[in-house]
Amino acid sequence: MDASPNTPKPAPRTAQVLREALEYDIATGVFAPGTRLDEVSLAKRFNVSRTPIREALIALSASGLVEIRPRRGAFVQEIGVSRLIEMFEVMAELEAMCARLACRRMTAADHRDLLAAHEACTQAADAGEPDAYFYANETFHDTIYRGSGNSFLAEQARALQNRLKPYRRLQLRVRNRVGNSLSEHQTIVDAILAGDDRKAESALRSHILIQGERFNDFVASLVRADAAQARRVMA
Amino acid sequence: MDASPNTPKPAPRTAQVLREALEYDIATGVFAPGTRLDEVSLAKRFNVSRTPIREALIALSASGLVEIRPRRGAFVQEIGVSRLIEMFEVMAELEAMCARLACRRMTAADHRDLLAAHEACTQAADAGEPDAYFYANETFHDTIYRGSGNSFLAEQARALQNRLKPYRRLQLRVRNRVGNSLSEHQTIVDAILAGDDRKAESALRSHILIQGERFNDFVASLVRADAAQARRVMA
DNA sequence: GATTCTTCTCTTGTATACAAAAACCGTTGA
DNA sequence: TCAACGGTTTTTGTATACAAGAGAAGAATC
Repeated sequence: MDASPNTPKPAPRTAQVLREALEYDIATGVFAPGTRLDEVSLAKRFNVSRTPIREALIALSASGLVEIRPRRGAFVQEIGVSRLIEMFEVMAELEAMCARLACRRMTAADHRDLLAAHEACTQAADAGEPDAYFYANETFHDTIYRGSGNSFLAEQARALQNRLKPYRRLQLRVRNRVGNSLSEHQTIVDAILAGDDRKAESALRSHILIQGERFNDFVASLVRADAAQARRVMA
Repeated sequence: MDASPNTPKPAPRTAQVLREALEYDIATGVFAPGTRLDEVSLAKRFNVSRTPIREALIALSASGLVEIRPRRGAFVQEIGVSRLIEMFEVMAELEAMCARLACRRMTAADHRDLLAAHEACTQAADAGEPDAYFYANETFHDTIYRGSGNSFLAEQARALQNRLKPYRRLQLRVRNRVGNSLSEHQTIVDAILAGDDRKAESALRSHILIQGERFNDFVASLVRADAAQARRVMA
């Protein structure tokens, strides 16, 4: 439908562009959790008036990335440890559901995509590039989301993945996480190709939940990140 | 923390109030899916300027209730039949997850709440009041959400329940749906009280998915609703 | 007569102006 | 020295003003 060759010009809406820019800056940690997002500063920074800034902040607030405290301003949502666990618990379930459905609904072409994504992960891991692995990993999971044949589910999974992005990134710093992640991927791929939905479901669930089990490592990296952030604020 | 006895006065933000008002009107069908939400009309209707109206619409757009087509305006999100099935599929999974966790995490007090909510459903059903049953049913499900011990999950479930509200309401018009719903509730309650997580999970999943199986009835009611809407548009 | 181009209007999107609430800060008092 | 009070200032929230794109209606052309 809207895959027409020449889109007539999407008409750039400043507010939407700003929303994506802010989203990106939050996901990549430019704006750390708890940071206050001053409207006038942002307006100056982007060379626009406060109106589109406000609209972007409201949209971000609705999707949970920022919190708007009435008459106090917008703050990057701080996610406490317990809430983070809750979110990972839900993420695990969504991904498990995707895997289960993917077993039944993936086409041959989907299988090829899955293998390609897995191969890309392997290469990034072999090259020892954590950032490359991070993105390859995202693509791998997204392939499964799409393979579920449920576009709404895929959107939900993507949205939550996005919210957890800053924290998942920290995860990969944990010793040997990349290697383990990769072998878990292998198990998942095998299960999906074999059409074993029970196995795929549980493999993906533990792949996500493993972060909960390795909780000590996880908290440790969080604490270190907080300390680094604190130092940055001090400077 | 914020459970202080005397909240100092939440300071009413017009935009937030508007958002809730519009949300309610959409959920109850005052604004049917596909309806265009004109900013100036809404502004006049609520006696405010366009600014808070826009902010409310943007928030609703982010939560999926309305669609903002750039430079064309806001429309109540039209949910096609296939997407509706997808959403119910996800809803079923979220509820199943809540039930599974509730089996392990509900306290004795939660069990009492659950029984009370079930009792309220029974009374509403016996009284033959579909609307009362609808609300009692919402409370019943919400009790399970809370019982999951995962507040993020509970929020997600509530949000999706809210988006599906107009369609679930139609569901109850189907012949004998209330009676069947009630007996399914009984199965769920028994499973949760017994701590049988497998059974609770599958019972709740089918409780939601049953709407997919009864798909012919469902489409029929949708078609009738669409026809009614079409007539309204013509007039 | 149908189609396309033009113009006009209406609506959205952004900027600015104004009001009110909250934060800041220095002063005053104990 | 510290706490409380009052005024100032900064910042959010809402209203209004202005610009530009989309839609509709009419004129011109084939």
